[in-house]
Amino acid sequence: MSGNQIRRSMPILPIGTVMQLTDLTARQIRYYEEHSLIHPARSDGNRRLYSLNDVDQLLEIKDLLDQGINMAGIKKILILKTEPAPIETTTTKPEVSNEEVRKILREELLQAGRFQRPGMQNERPRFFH
DNA sequence: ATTCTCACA
DNA sequence: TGTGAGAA
Repeated sequence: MSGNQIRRSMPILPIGTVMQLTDLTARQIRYYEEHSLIHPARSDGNRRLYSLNDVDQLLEIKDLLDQGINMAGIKKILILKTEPAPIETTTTKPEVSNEEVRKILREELLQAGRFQRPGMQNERPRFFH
């Protein structure tokens, strides 16, 4: 049950293939990398090589973006994906499932994200007066 | 043919 | 985020 995981994390896809698989432009794919949303491997003459996991990662990013979440939020969400089991605190109290924590955090991010979104690009954030 | 980085009438 | 230039 790990052979596939190994394969899924194997860096083999050139950016061109990833573009077709995700419907994202090379510009966007590289842009997300600049913001540490993905970490494709490099090879040959400095060419990016993506794994199937990276492709899934990008598809999720695209989704989150459509949902109105920004890079910062996506970054946090992605970290939750990477570190599924935060910390089994020493407290043996009736645990609040990680899923519960995630749900809450996800909602928070949705809120934060909705602020600077396309639609009212000209309006400046006038929090006061 | 592809992808990379960098810059922007 | 798009686009084009010059190199690899």
